[in-house]
Order: sequence, then C-alpha cells, then structure tokens
Amino acid sequence: MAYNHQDIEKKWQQYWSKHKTFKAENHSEKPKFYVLDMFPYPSGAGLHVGHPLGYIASDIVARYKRHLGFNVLHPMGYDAYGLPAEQYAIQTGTHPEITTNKNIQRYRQQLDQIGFSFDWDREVRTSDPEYYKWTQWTFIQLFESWYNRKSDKAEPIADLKKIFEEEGNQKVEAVCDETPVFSADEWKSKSDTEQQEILMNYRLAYLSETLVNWCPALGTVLANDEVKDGLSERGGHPVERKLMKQWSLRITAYAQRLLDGLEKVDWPDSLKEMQRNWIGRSEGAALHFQLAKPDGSEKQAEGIEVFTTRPDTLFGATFMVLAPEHELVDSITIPEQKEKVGEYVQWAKNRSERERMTEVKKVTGVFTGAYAINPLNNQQVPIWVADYVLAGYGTGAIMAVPAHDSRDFAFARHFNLPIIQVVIEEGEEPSDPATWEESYDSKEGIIINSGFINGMKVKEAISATIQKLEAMGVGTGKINYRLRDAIFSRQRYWGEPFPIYYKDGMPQPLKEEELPLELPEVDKYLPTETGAPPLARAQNWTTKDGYPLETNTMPGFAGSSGYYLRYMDPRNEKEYFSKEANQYWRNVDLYIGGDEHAAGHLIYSRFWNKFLYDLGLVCEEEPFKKLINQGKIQGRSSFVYRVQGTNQYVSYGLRKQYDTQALHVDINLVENDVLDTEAFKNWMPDYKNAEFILEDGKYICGHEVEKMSKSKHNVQNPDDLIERYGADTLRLYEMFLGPIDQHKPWDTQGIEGVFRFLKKLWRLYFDENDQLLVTDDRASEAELKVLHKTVKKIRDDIERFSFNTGVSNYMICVNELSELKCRKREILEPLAVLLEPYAPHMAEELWSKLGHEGSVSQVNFPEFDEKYLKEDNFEYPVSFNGKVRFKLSMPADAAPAEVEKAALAADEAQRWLEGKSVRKVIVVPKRIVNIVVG
RNA sequence: GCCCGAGUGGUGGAAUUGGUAGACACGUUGGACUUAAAAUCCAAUGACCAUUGCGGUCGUGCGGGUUCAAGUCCCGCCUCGGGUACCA
Repeated sequence: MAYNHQDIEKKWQQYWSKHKTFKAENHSEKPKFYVLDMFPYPSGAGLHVGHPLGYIASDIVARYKRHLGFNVLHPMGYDAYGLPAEQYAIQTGTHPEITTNKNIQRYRQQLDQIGFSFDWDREVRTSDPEYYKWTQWTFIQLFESWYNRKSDKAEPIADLKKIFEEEGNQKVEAVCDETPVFSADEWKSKSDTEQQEILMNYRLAYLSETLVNWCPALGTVLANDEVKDGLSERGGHPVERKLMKQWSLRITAYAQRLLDGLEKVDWPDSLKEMQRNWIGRSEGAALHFQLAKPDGSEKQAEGIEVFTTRPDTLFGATFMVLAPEHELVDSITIPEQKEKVGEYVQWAKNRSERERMTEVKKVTGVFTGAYAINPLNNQQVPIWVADYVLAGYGTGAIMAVPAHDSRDFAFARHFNLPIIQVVIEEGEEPSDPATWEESYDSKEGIIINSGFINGMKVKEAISATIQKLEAMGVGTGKINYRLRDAIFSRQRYWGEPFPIYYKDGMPQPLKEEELPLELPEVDKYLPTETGAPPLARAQNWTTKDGYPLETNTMPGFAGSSGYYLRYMDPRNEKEYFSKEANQYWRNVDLYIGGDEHAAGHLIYSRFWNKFLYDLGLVCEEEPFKKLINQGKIQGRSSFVYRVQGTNQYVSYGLRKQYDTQALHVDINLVENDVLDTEAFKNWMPDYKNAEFILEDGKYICGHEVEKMSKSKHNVQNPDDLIERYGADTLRLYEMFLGPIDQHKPWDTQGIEGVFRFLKKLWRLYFDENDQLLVTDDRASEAELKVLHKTVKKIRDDIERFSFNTGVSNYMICVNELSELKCRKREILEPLAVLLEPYAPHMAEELWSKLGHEGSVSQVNFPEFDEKYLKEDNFEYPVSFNGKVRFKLSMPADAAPAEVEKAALAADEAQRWLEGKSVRKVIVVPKRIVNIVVG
C-alpha cells in the first residue's frame, strides 16, 4: 500500500476545518502579513485550472509566513454580482441569487479540495446585504463629498454649502463640472432645487447626462468589455452611443494622486505603465480662439477653447476642428452651410460604433463657414466640423497643425487646406509641404515660420508660448488627463441598488440606518415596456414616505473596490471595519491576480481607498503594497462562424465564402475540432434554431490558443486531476509549469512527473507495507548538506516568488536523499515541515506519522546552517580563450595565484598551451579560470 | 500606428550579481523485474562531425558591438503574445 492521496487529503482538510487551523486573529503580538487573492466571480462552469494558479502561489506564501511567526490574513470570498447569472435568470426565470449560491457552493467545494489555508470565517460575498450595505454606505459618502483642490482631498458637501452661504463659489477650487460664478446672496436666493442642481456639479458621486453603449435589441446599456467590434458580445446586435442620465464617480479628481501613488507601490512595471497610459496625463496649454465676424472683418466676443500639447506649433495652425457634438457647432455655422453641417452632424451621430471603428482612415468633415482668429498672428483660420475630433477629450475642439500631426495632415490634404511647417530638425533645410507624403515628426527640433519663437528649440518654445498666451490673457498652461469619470449606473437587476430616492426629481440619499437597501423581487429580469431598468418592475419600490427609489443598479466593480478592507473586520455590524482592525492589518502585503484588471478593478480600488483615506477611515493611502500578476494559463479555444445577421453557422473551411463573425464555442462540445451540432443547439437558447453549413458532412471548428476564461468557453477543470493525482500533485504541478507571472498553455503531460516525485518522497519514509522506516541514527555530513542546501533554496525561492524552481529543488533533494538511502529522522522531519507550503496534506500526514500531535503548519520553519554548505574543494572550470576545456579541483580557499599556477601546470592544459604564449590569466575565486593564449 | 512582455533541446522550463548553457521534469529509445501489463528501477538523449578510442566543431530568434568571458550589457532588425487606439 503506497501513498494514498485521496484518504490523506480528505482527512487533513477535515482536520483544518474542524480545528480552524488558519483562523487569523485581529489582536496579536505577532507581526501581521496580509496575503490576498483577487476573489473570483463564481461562474456556472466552476473553477478551471487557471484560477488556482494564483491561489496556490499565495497559499504557499501564506503558509510559509505562518511558519516564520507571522499572523497571516489569507481570506477568500466571491465577486458574486455579474451578468451570467442575470442572463440565466432572463432565460430561465431562476433568481440570480439561487444560481449564484449554487455556483458558490461548487466553488467552495472545489477550493476546499485543493487544500487552501483560507480563513473561511472571513468570507465575504458582494451580493450579501451585510456586505453591500457598506458598498451603499460608501456611495453615500461619495455623494456627500466634493474634491477640494486647495487641500487636495475629498471634503464634506456640508462644508461646501457653508462656503456657498458665506462667500459664494468664486474662491472655491474644486474638481467639478462647469458652474457659473455666484455670490453668497445669489446662492441664498436660489430655490432648493437650484441649489441641489449646483451641488450636483461638485459631488464625487453625481448624476449627469452621459454617452453610453446602448443596445436597443437587448434594451440595455452595455459595459465596454461587453461590446466587440461594435456588436454586442451576446447575440451580435448593433450597439449605438446614446446620451442617458447616469450616475458617475468623479475619479478624475484623483488622477494625479493615482499617478503619483504608483511610485510608492511594488507592482510590475508593465502594469504601472498600463495605469499610467490609462490615466493619460498630458501637459500642454488651454487656449482661446476668438471668432471672426461672419463678414470676416472683426472679432466677436465668443470663442473656442482648445487644448493642445504643442502650443509651440500655434503658428502652424491653419484651421480648427470641432467635434460634431460640440455645443458651438450650431451657433457659429453660417446660414449657407447650415444644411450641410446639419446633415453631417446627423450622419456622424447615427454612425454606429462599428462603422467608426472600421472606417478610421476615412476622412470626413464639413466647413462651418465661420473663422477663428489665431491669437498670436491674428490670422483667420476656417472652422470645420469632423468626427475625428472626439467630444469626450479635452474641449472637443482642436487647433489643427497639419504639418506636424498625421490626422490633421490627412484632413488638410483631403480638403485642400494650407499646410505650414513650423518645426524642423536642426541643420535641415525646410521643404515644401506640398511635396510631403506624411506629416513631419516634430517631437524635437527648431521652430521656424513662427514670429517671436523662431529659432527656439521645441521645449523652450512651448514654455515661451505659454508665457506669452498667459500674458495676453488668452491661454494658460494646463494638464489634461485621458482618464474619464467612471459611469456607475447599470440598467440591470443583479447588482447593488443605489441608496437613493427622488424627491421633486432631485436625488436624495437614504439615511445610514435605512441601509442596506435590499434588492427587491421582480416578476421578470428584463427592462419594462417603456425601457426602464428591471428594478422599475418591483412592487412598492419607494421609501416609506412614498418617494420613488433609484431603479439603476451599481456596476460589477462597485463591490470589488473595497472588499479587501471588509476582510479585516468582516462581521462588524456597526461599521465598514473598525479603526483598530484597519490599524492592525493596514493594507495588503501581497496581492496576486490577473493583469486583466489593470485598468478596471486596480484603479477603482485605489480610488476607493484614497477616498476613504481622505475621510480618515483607512490609514494607508495605497491598498496593495506588492502585487504579482499570475500569468494566464492559456486554453485552446474552439470557434464557430456565424454568417452575419443570420443564425447560420458555416464550417471552418468554407467560412471565407461568407461574411462571418467568429464566436467561441464550449470546448466540451467539440472533439478533434468537430462540433457536436446537436449539443450546440441545446447549449444556449440563442442557438436553438441554428443551421449549419457543413464540409464533408461535418462541422469543423476553428481553434486558437488564448487565455482560458469562462467567456471563451475553453475551460479545463481541476476536479478530475485531483481525483486521480491529488491536490498536492496539482499544487506542485501548477507551480512547476513555469514562472508564476508568465503565460503558458495548459498541458497535463508533465503532471505524471510531479506525481512520481511525491510517491518517491513517500518511499523515503515508508516501505511497501506502509511501515515507517525512519530511524534516530545520526545524519551523515552528506545528508545534512542535502537538507541544508534545500532549506536555503526553498526559502530563497519563496522569497523571490520563484515557485517553479522551488519544486525542482524538492525533487533534487529527494533524488539525492534516495540515492543516499537516507532514513534519518534528523533529516526527514525537517523535510516534512519544509514541504508544507507546497504539499500541505502530505506534510501533515508525514508529520503525524512521525509521532507528532497537531498541525505541522504551526511549526517553525527549518533554518539552514552555512556550516553544512561549506565545500572544501571547488572544481574550477578551466577555459582557454573562453572555451571550457577541463576541470580542476582546488581547495575552496586557494589563492588566485595558486589556482593559476595549478591550472597552467595541469596535464590537460599542455595541449592547449603548446606553441602558444599565455597573454593573460583570469581567476575568479570559486567561479572560473580563463587563460588567454595567442 | 503606439506602449509593454517574450523568443534557450522534440516539449515545459533552469542558469538569482556578465563567469561550466540546457538544472529539474515531460517525451523518446534501450535495458532490468514480470507469463504479461501496470508500478518501480537503471542507462542514453542539443545538433553535427569522428567513432577503435581520445575527441572536435557549432549552438540561447537574426545582424553587429563591448569584454579575458555575453542567454545575460549596448546598437539595429525579425517573429510571436498582450494592452490600447482618431486622446489633439
């Protein structure tokens, strides 16, 4: 009877659960260590082999830190709100909560099977009212706060009201929407509603008209990641942009702090870079172009604000462009152009996302007939409308410098507008822009054709121009961010209800004691006939006083933005978390998760945390000190090809003859790339009436190696592997696959090797009849050396998160001890402890079989002693001109001169020295000898 | 297009600070045990040349460079993966 993983693993999992072995205490003399995994969305497909990769790594660290005497917080929970459960509810009528709870149960069972050391008493679920109470509570705090630029933090709206009452808003520096200046008296004379409307411009959670991805066929707004190529991912329906009243979070107030904070965290550079790009800080100038009167003679009072990063090229601005949505388009267009401009704006608005994306290169636009005046040279430049200028960035208007911007260049060429070169590379002669094929790169160079800045370098010219514009009062240096405020409303059922009701049409927050506002029952999980969100179907969806409640729900990232805080004090009924708990746990020491959350969760969380920091609720400004991205375990996806606009699916080899859209299909419906068409029809209701265009009587699927994810339906689940090899083998194998942060395709081939290793380890302790072989004899030098070498390496490898080499080191250790036929307790006992982080079940079993009570997870980690690692001799590789020719064994402490002498005198050296003179000998102690001959 | 990351045997990967390239596994081949299989154990396994033995040449995507010494550093490319996209 050999290693029986099934019994052993079940036994110890039960033991851990019964004894609450991994419970973390909020009061402890021990130093704290907080290891966190990104919590999963419990999908119906269950856990796949990619999920545990990060969990295993973090579990190894958590277990290791416990051995070192840390009080470890290692919690797990569920990001329980999400579209799949809601979609399922729409299709079947099953309440998403039922589906979600079922999926959570399955997740829990799967997680337990892998033997994680989570403190399950701290589990949170975002869909649990006890949890989302605090999500709602935070929303109210955001609603009741504004961002004061002077103090550079969030402050109460109540304070802002006081300022308004005392001195109006002229001295207020806030991150807010455009608001007219008013005095204290004017403020007091406003009606309550008017005051509320103004305050809305300042609130960090605010209601406004926003452009959204509207899918008429599905009757709902879609998040950006639910839209693919301008079509809805589910169903393939067209998506259009539409203005809707939506809640937003004023995350832009934190743009600079979000950027600065990146300097303070230990995150992968690539991920920091992604966040920097997402925040998209650009320095430049805001400037004002006045309008010329229609007859072209004089200036008008009105003007156009533009943002540019290159004020130094202002003399090369030969025209201006407004976004079709720009508010001035209507008013400045001259009567003769009204019709054309109107048509263009209409056309541009109705153009779907898809068209916009596929026709990026196509140049379109219309002249308004109006002119603006270049403030520096008083030249009149024509104002155009074109959709290559986006309403959402900067001011929605640009000064076009065709000589030095590729888009402006294309536009100027197409409409025959003048091009003036204003930057030139040092030492080059200007050329005629008419002969150019593309715009001229102007990042560096000398300014020409530009009046007072002629001859300056780009950098000087930028600051000189800004100075001049400021002096003239027509412009100012400005920093612009690409980051947009986060749209926070979803027309969905399965999400947190907003703690908001409407009184006289104005939103009002619920009182704290009215939280949580629980999700109501509805008859159907669809929008109403009038297009209102599903919550509008709920009976009596009003406050006690009869005021209507908000019918939108919060998006997926709401609940995940602060979950790491709730873990610190998850059962607190009075507060989000206690101050003491937060002071003790502070922030996450190690956070492991995928980099797909770079621009979403990881920005929102940082924002959320900073906001709570401003409120004095959390003591650390950055939530995640160190972060590791686990690489994705890639899967092999299968595809079917839907003929555009139909429910017909064409086989892989024939797809080129049609206009098709590739859709992922569940790999379980596919064998050797052949689709089980009947199973496919039953897979999802959308496909029920699917028709197929076959080749050779079969439907052949396309395939691709890409990341394994529920949406790609290429999930490989771990249950079968655990059944066959055990959790310890799975843990070791997932780590053995390669570096934790690298992507790698899943392949079960190598798992046998890891399984063999565990069996071999087992045989060090037991004979074929399961009799313990361990003796109390003294260990030999050689055995001690193997042990101590391994202890050092295992520690090292965990500290630097090199788990794959960690596994190799166990293997080397076991190979060597097997070779030595080691049976010594002095060696095998520490080895069991050493193994615990990676293969905890086997470690527990060995520990108890060695005669110990209690869990090995509480025992101190083995120390290594350098004295056992000392080598008396070192085998020098001796190379000639860099090529290793022979080995030379020398005492480890031999002086370089001695080594040199011995190397040159060695028999093997003679054939390489023959007829050559020694130019130089390099001896690097305990490394190498290199003899240069020639 | 732009920004990141990666290219090492048949495969996954190792080489932590410029110092023996290919650790540890998988796979393959041969062998032991067995009636047989499984399990286990042993041996070989980068390519090429030589093969009676000693051995030699090449080799970390490609082309250059720095160095006594380069997978590792520098310059110029190529390929693959990821992110992002009219961001002024």
